[in-house]
Amino acid sequence: MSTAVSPKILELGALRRICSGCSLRELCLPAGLDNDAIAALDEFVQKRQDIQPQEMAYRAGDPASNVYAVRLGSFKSYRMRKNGDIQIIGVHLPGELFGLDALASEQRQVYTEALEKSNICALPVGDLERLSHQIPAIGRQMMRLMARELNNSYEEHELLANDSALTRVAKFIWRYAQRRQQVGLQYRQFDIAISRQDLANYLGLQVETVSRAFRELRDRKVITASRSKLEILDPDALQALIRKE
Amino acid sequence: MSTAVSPKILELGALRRICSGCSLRELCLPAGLDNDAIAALDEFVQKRQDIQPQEMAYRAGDPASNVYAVRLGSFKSYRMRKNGDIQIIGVHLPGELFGLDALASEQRQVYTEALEKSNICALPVGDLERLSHQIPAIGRQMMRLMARELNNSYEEHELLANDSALTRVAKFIWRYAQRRQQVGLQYRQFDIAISRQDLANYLGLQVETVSRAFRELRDRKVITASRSKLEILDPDALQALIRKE
DNA sequence: CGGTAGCTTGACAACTGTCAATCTTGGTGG
DNA sequence: CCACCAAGATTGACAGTTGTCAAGCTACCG
Repeated sequence: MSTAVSPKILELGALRRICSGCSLRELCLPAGLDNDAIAALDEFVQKRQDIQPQEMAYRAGDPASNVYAVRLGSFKSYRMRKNGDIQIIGVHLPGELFGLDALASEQRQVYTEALEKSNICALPVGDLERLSHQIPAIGRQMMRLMARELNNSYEEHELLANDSALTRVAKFIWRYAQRRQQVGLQYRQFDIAISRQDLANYLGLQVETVSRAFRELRDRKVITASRSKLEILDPDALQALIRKE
Repeated sequence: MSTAVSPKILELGALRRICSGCSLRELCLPAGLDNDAIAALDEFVQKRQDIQPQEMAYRAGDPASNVYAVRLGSFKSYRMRKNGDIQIIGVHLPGELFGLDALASEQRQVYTEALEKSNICALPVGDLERLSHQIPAIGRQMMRLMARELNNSYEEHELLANDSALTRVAKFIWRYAQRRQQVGLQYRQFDIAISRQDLANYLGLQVETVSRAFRELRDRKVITASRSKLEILDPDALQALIRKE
């Protein structure tokens, strides 16, 4: 029940060059590391894995043995309450790490599930800790990434504590687009694999309220949106919404 | 504008024994470290500092040179928006670290301010990184503490996304008491230095709503509360509130 | 091409926010 | 030491945004 990701065979020559040859190397864990450090990292990064929609990277209670990097696709992380309700606490896009909480405890505290067909790299925690010791730059980079996570959580706190439903949705879309832009993906027009229900849950709203926010944005000609297709028609208007309301 | 904490002279013999002799050593950064590691840590920990109510440990924009441990008192951390509004994102109690986001960037992203007369230890980030390299246990402990912070932020997300005003206040009180209990402080009856206004801000509510929640808890004989004095009369009722509503 | 899960819309209710007034409390000065 | 002042906290009345419930629509999967 624990492991769920099905490994995929890569051509032999690539095994040694996972990070070095990755298009996300400037944005992922290797960012800012020199070639030697990346070479060392390459030795430990598990091979890439395909993962299907609704497949779990891990579940709460699993041994927390890896940190993961998203290469392709997207994921949601959530906690589960005793009554079975879930609370989505994060969405992970290409170039981002997830499962960093693994460094706190032996067991996973959250669930992380693929929202669409995706591809990830697994980084064994034990190796990371050993590597951090051998190559300080890697340890520092890990710290940096965790601290970035913390800062993200502060922004989420602000959003949940202050913003109206419309602003929450606008911010989500805006930030989603920004995050895509950072890794060189289309950011004016793209798919959001997350469902309205999940988005509502994440933003602390009801589905109906999210739906109305989307309609409002559509009516104002800020975006077009059907199911998972999204296009930003008026980025300035979107930004204005975020700053004012 | 940057440095704000006024140092206080300690007797000479204590300089070498900051962590070793600290009553919080089992709960703070040294937790789980062996004596050698703690001795190494002692070398680097800046001497304790008193800090007055409303005094800032640091401001956004300051160089992020230290991580801090609370020995006594309490602190609030907050972000500031362009319009001058603040968003409180955390409250720090004895035995807890703050300023961990320092490990992400050269500049502080948030403000941290004493809520009452307090006392802290400053841990220079550069030293911590060097130490982490020399003594892997310290690096691991740092990771562990940051990951714990992340898990805390997930709980806050859940609270802000789901819980009613009454539940938010009940949870805050309950967790506050738990945190005090962990470091051996009175937890049935104590002071909360944070103002209603700040508490409301932190919990994503208005002052009036927080005030009403307190009255409700008082009416139900769950707590007694005046200004900053708080007593938990019925812990079971408090827990029940948290689990159900 | 049909079934179904997910999304949208409408009407209404409820919780929390807003505005305004009053009360407490802690600090200051006479 | 007491009285006053000001900031913070409480309370009440009302409004508004979001939640709830119910129905209908849409689009994707088989």
